[in-house]
Amino acid sequence: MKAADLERIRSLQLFSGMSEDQFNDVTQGAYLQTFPAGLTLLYEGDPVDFLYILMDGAVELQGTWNDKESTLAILRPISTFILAAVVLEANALMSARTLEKSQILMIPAEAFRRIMAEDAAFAVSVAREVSGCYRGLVRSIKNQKLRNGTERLANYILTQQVRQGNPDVVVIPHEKRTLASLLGMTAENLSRAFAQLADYGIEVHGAEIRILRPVPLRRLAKPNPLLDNHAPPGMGGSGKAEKEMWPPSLGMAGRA
Amino acid sequence: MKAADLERIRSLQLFSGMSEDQFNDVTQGAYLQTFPAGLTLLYEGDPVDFLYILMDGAVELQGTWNDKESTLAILRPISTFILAAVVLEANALMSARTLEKSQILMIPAEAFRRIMAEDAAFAVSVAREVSGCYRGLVRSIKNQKLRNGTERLANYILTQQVRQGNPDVVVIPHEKRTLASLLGMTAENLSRAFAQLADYGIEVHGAEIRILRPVPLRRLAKPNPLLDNHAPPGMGGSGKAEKEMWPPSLGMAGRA
DNA sequence: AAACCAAATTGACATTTATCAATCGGAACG
DNA sequence: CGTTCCGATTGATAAATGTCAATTTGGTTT
Repeated sequence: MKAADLERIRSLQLFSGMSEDQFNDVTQGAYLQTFPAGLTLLYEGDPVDFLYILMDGAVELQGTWNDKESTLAILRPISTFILAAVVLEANALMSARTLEKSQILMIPAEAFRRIMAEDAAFAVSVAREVSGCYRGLVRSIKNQKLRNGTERLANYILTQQVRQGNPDVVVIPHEKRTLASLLGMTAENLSRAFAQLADYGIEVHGAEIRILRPVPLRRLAKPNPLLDNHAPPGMGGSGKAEKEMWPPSLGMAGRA
Repeated sequence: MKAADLERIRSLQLFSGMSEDQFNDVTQGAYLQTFPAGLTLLYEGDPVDFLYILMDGAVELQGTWNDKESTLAILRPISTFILAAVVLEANALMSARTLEKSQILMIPAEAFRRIMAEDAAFAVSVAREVSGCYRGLVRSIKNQKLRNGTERLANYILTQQVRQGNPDVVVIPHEKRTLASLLGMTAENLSRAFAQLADYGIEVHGAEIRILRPVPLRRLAKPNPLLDNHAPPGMGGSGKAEKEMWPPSLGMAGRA
């Protein structure tokens, strides 16, 4: 592996605390590999032999049951995935598929677990990383159970607005059907949800969402740090920005 | 704290691997406290000062948004809760409320984190524990997004059937409204879902669910280890029974 | 035993969401 | 430059789910 890549990996929260020797050890048998778009890296139910770290591109995590499938998360660099399965030496609960050509670091699960047991600092980092992922999922469930489709879409837009940095325009970085699945609705209903948001100052042209009037949108969406993660990627969350101040002017819902 | 209680705690997966000294250290400032039913121990958004371990009774984890609330999990002994928040020194994402009179062990978060950093074996145990919780949530989301209300109920019954050990009768151990919220539906629709299951050999009398014909029920429910955790409690999962054989006679859905 | 209360159930209805079919539109390709 | 294909959209309809109000039920209190 190239030195520059190693440097990039070393700077991740997950690896920053560990000793040099052990870092070399984990990355010893690691592959940095490039996959084409639309490739399924891992099927749910499969045994997991590697920890995956998305360095570039996009990966979808999805679940299947009874011929239906649902997108559980869309990952952007830099995100780990199937970490929990690696830690527990268990089978994958989600399939992982590239949405774009992606560069992915694969670390042998065996070595990963061994080093965890040797290096307390590293084990703590792993615990932290999984904890961040866990909290991402808690938010995800709350989002799913407490909001309706239009509300989920409105909050998705606000989240992307923050992450993409442009207050006026948000770009959907993949097919809308994928977004629909992520938001727990059909592609048809996503279209209708966008139509409803026209009343709240949203205009859609292709993949581009234009936010004309942020205030009514926020009033509808009622974003909340206990449901929305307006910071790094959801599932491989770097855990940062957890305790930042919330929306400039909106009081938090309910207590505390 | 009594020696018998310490013994019980020591035998938990989470604490079994650590050194004696450090075990004494963590449990030093720990309280074993009894709370009445219906008491909220912690509100979502609150800072978390303790790791909680439910030793006896029942605790509901729930989330709120916009005056709606939803039950995310119902815990039974022995389960840890809000572990991820403790690890990350973050605020709680869920409220925790006793459903019954409960005995709960409270371990100071500060000390917990300190010991984690000192004892690699313990840190690994924590990572494992959180990973188990994470996988519980993944199943929960898949259950929520891929199944309809009646299917979720049918699978709930099958899960309880396994956990309670009686193949003919399952007892709902709390109010039905709580179950409805856990399953992501209203109390009214839970009643209707039970009515629908009459066609599949289910009879309900109060809290008692009688399973007359298991076969049609299973055919409807299509239980699957990637969505259902037919073993220990969901959120404080001891991680056991993860790779057990699946339903005696039902092939697993789809691939692998 | 009567009265009372809250949870559970039932019915009628509204809303949301899914499904199916048809059409539109843009990108890729010959 | 037109054709083709696939995703997105739209409309019509069905199914699922939620809401509201009225009972019913079961347990507890008096």
